[in-house]
Amino acid sequence: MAEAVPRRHPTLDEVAERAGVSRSVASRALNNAPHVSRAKREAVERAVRQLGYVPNPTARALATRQTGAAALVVSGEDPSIFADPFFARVIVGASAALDEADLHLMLCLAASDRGRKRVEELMRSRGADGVMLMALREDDPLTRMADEVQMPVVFGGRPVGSAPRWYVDVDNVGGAREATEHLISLGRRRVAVICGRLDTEAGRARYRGYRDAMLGAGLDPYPPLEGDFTERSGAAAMAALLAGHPDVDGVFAANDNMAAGALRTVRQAGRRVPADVAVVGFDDLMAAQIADPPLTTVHQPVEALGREMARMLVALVNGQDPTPLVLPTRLAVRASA
Amino acid sequence: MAEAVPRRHPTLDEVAERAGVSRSVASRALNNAPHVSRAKREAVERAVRQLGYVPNPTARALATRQTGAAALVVSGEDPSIFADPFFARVIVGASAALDEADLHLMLCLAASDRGRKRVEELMRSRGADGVMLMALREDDPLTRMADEVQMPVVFGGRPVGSAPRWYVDVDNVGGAREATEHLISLGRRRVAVICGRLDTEAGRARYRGYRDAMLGAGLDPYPPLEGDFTERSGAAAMAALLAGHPDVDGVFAANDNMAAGALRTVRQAGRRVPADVAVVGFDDLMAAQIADPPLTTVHQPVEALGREMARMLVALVNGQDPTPLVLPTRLAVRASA
DNA sequence: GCTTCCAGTGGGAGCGCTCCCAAAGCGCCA
DNA sequence: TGGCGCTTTGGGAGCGCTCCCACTGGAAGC
Repeated sequence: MAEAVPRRHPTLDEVAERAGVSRSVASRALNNAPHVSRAKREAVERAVRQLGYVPNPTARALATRQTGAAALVVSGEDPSIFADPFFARVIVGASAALDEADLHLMLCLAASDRGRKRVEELMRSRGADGVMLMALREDDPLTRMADEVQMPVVFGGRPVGSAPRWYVDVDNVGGAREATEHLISLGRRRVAVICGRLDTEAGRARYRGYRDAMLGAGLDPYPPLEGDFTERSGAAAMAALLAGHPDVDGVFAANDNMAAGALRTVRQAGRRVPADVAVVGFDDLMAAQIADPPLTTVHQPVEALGREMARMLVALVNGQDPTPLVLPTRLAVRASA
Repeated sequence: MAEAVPRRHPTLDEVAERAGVSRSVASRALNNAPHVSRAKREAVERAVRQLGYVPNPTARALATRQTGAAALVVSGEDPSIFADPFFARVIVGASAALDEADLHLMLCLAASDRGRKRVEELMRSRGADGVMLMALREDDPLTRMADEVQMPVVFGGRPVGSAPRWYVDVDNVGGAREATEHLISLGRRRVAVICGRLDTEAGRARYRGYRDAMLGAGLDPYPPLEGDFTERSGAAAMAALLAGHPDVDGVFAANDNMAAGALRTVRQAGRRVPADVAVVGFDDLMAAQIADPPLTTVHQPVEALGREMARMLVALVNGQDPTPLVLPTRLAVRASA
């Protein structure tokens, strides 16, 4: 028997009528709730199939006060920050975890004023069951918003200067320290650093790790030379470095993009990597592998970061109280150092 | 006067009561609808402010039958396809356009069976106002689903073998042709091709463009050597190429990732780019710029693609009937060819 | 002065679902 | 045979909003 092609979506009432039961029973059958006889459950299932019924998520959301969606908010003053493949990997992880919990993923790039405003509205109106916040900068308005709001919020990476109740982070300090120690263990003594933005906690923490390692080895840390995590800024920083400190023999860059930029500059200056200048990056994304030479870098578990953020949010939505998480990093040694 | 900190969200009824008007008037005032006196409009605005009222989007959605969200679905048999920075850029564009229309972006990675099933449910249940579909493969179940469903659907890139009613694509054939002609104009005569997946229309179209150019120049096109758009597959294909056709002097790769892989293999084989083998890619993403040497590649307007898809979807949602769009590509000449 | 018109207003019926609760049915034991 | 406790059932009241419509009163037109 061919299924009808309904112009309008059938409602639960129509299913109930067709199955010869009340709406309540139909609802219970649909949700696998108890107190439904086998016969009626099957009748409902049949009616659902014949009518091609699909429950209306909006109506369900209104009744249950649960939207069935979680938002991932990427802050930043410029939407292009999102072009960093880092976020795509986070999303892959988060999406998988949300799938398991049957939550949809809403993606908010809070880059423009308008975007930020829409995020605020989303949070205040409970347009989602919870929010994951990423890439917050110092004094980011979203930080304040987050704890004014009556909604589960998980931070991806800690915001500058404060540890929120729930977050997932990676061991930025430890990773940066290990990277720098690796350079030192290679016999490098004039190891400079190309920092990420110092108005982000990741940028600061990675500088601290570098500094710790240098001081620990009895070496003088270089002052922070700040980039903005882009390839260009890495290239520019490296140029400044070569100009100011021509004798530099090692560089730790706070991410792969900047390391790739540094590589480019070093090459253009006619110096060899790693013979003259050894370079270590941070992230271990695709850029590290296609760089020439392939980049020694701090591997961080990016998909796991996304996955754990989502899982933490799901736990929160279910009324649990998970504990913050700091994921380990490890050094991936390749040719550049 | 301090604003109250409401435990529960205030409703429109409470706003109306506080403002001394009916719910209808409050609703009209809120939506800037006519038939509200200046005095009452202001009273409502005051009450909104005092109560910190934010309308409940779910209730609104139920009443208006509009969810206020658009979904971007990325198909594929493996979630890691999404790690391609291409999609991030599409999202940046789409997000901006959706922001303008006050639509939220739902992101669905339809990689697992579960994911596909959830997408189907989303489409059948009108869980979004419309859908943008990307990265469809041959016989992708989503293609069929798309036209069974009573919902605006915009395709990003055409599906294999059929031109849907509404799509935004880039000129894959033209771009590939131009890339190949560039290699030929450089005096290369043994120009091979590393195809993308031939079960995608982009993969096929780019091969067609290559083939057209070769035939047009009176040269023998190489048979399609298929990769899967990843760096690794590009490297492997290049290795096979060097083994089978050691005299190859030009390569067109159907995207930058594969071109970067090819570069790596050529380098490892001790040949020089572009002196021995000239390489052209497709996409013009970050990878093209950090490659060594920087990659000559076909620039495609990726953010525009996302933006136009979103705009087309918005038009559709608003009851208009936009026309399909094919965006131009252009060759970005760098050092690799 | 009367009708006509229309901006302004509020009541009420949805939108499609969940869930509480009262009522009914049905063994089963005393 | 009555009563107890269980599962099963369906009615109905929400969830918070939009929007139709009937109603009011004052300005405009004749």
